[in-house]
Amino acid sequence: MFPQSTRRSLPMALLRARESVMSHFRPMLAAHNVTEQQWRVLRVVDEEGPLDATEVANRASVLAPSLTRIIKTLEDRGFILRRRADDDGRRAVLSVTESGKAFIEAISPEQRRIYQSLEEKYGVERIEKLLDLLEEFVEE
Amino acid sequence: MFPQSTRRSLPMALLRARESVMSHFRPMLAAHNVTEQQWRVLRVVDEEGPLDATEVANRASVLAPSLTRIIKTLEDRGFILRRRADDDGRRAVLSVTESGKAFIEAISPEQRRIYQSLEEKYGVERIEKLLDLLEEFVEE
DNA sequence: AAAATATATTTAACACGTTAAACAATATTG
DNA sequence: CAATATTGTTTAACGTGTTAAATATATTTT
Repeated sequence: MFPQSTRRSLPMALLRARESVMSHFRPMLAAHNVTEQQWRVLRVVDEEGPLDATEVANRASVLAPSLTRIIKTLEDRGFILRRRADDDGRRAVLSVTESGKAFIEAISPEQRRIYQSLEEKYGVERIEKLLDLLEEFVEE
Repeated sequence: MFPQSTRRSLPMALLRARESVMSHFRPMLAAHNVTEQQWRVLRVVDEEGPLDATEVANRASVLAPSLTRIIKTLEDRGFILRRRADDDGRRAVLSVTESGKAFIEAISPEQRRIYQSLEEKYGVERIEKLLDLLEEFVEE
């Protein structure tokens, strides 16, 4: 019977938790001069590429217009290569350059350390439980 | 030993879950011509106001520069009143106008309906469990 | 094969996120 | 009390989120 309060709402809680988690990673990203989204896109293309832009957008949870801009900066920085698909002139196929791979290699250890400190702080099982629960709230 | 994959990372999972949840509310917000953040700020000021800008920013999980802009548009729309604190000329004290309250009243029923449909979809206990778990990941 | 439709990407416009710096008012220190 | 430091808010600059529209290429229909 009560209006949905801001105190205990799913959108707010998810926002705050994400903020809290990301605060641990932000200094590292800033130190290497990449945004959170650029780093996400770069890793997705590295782990699963070469991929179409659309696929990358989906897997990195970034909208198409944002991806266009992000790719532009990653291309300028020499981390990503964009070419046209042979069989379909609409598609842009993205892959990580050697330089991009080196960049990822340089950052990954720090990232692992941060993630491990989170695991120590919150407990691996609790993180796993949260990940499982969160997945159930995502419609595919 | 493995690099933290994008497939099962806390930041990504939180992002996706939030996206998924918000997608249910977006059409309603668009129909009433408010952004998610404007709606959040308006409700916080209504529920807990009058409040300082800093307090509102904290409770609505919005950064100060964003709040400045948001307040400006809510003020222009006649939903929020901004005055200077008597005892401290730096502080801006925010409150909801009658028109703002009427706006909230007009939307709240829809919002409740949407939240209820989420409860039916995901189950109240599961949502409560998620809220509890998320709270543990927020450092105060 | 031309026309209509659909798909992939980009552009545009506006709001917010983020960091740093400016500004204004208050509080503290010498 | 004047100088300095601190605090609350705003401005600036740039990147991303979001929706709608534009563009280019493929596919389907007639």
